[in-house]
Amino acid sequence: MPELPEVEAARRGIAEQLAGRAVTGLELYRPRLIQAAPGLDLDLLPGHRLLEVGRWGKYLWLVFEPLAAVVHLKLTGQLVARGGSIPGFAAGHPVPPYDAPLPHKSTALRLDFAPGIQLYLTDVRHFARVWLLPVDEVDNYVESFALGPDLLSPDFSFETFCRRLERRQAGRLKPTLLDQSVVAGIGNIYADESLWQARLHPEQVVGALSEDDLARLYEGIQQTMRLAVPIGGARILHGKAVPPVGEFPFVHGREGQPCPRCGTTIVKLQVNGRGTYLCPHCQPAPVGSPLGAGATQRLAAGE
DNA sequence: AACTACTCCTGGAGGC
DNA sequence: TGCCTCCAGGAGTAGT
Repeated sequence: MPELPEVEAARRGIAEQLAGRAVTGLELYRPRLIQAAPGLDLDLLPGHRLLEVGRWGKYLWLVFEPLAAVVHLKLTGQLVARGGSIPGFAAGHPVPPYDAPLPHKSTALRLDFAPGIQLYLTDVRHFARVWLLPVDEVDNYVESFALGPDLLSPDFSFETFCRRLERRQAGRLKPTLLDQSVVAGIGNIYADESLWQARLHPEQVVGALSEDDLARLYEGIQQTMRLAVPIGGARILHGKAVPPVGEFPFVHGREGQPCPRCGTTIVKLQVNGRGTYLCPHCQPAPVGSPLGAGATQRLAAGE
């Protein structure tokens, strides 16, 4: 599902291939996609250029001359551009396949750009949203989500990260990483990957982390982003990586497979209702945890 | 403050 | 083949 690396892939594709081009037409297949401020409408776009594209965490915004569109792909949103003389790009959820004929039955919006280019927003579960706003209200609108620092921003320093975690001493690690007001951009896949990199258990209590744990966690997040962003993110469908499968992701969606680091069988459990994958050897249950030693394995075995 | 449950949705998987 | 149920989850909200 689209998390920071997937949304960043979309931002780069739009910035490199669509910015500066004029909108020539559009088709809105699913009106509920759009939430417009009073007086604004998609039909204002044709004839105007895309001036700028921005991103903070999983939010993406496109600034046109008459208005701005803030996009959230949620679980299954996908952005694909093709046509004209551009190389094209595809980012987000891997269903329908990136090379499928478009529009797909779940395509919600098509924007046409000169010359002969189409940008499709497709979303099989209909959770994605596009907000239409006056251009000068975008900053305030994005700030209203109270997002933590973006993982790719210089603002995401080790010091800032520790300060953000200080407010969440009693929380468990994975729900804390998924909270976008702590840091912006981590979702279920990259939380699992970052914790595996850091060798930390997802149910570890934040306040119990040592300085060394915190340093490994920060580095684990950075390392996960360094791996995922250049390839446009992991393609996960129904908890399984969509081929072609490389090394990445290392644990998410790999229940029953050997840990790439130590060979121990990767297990799946539920943390705050989220499917969570980990290596029980690299990421032992926290000492003094009410779960106790071996609880992860017992849970995974359904005992 | 932290967690759970529910809502929004569809389609794939598995059971029978 | 064809029903049926379960499950996946980002984020907002309400309740505990």
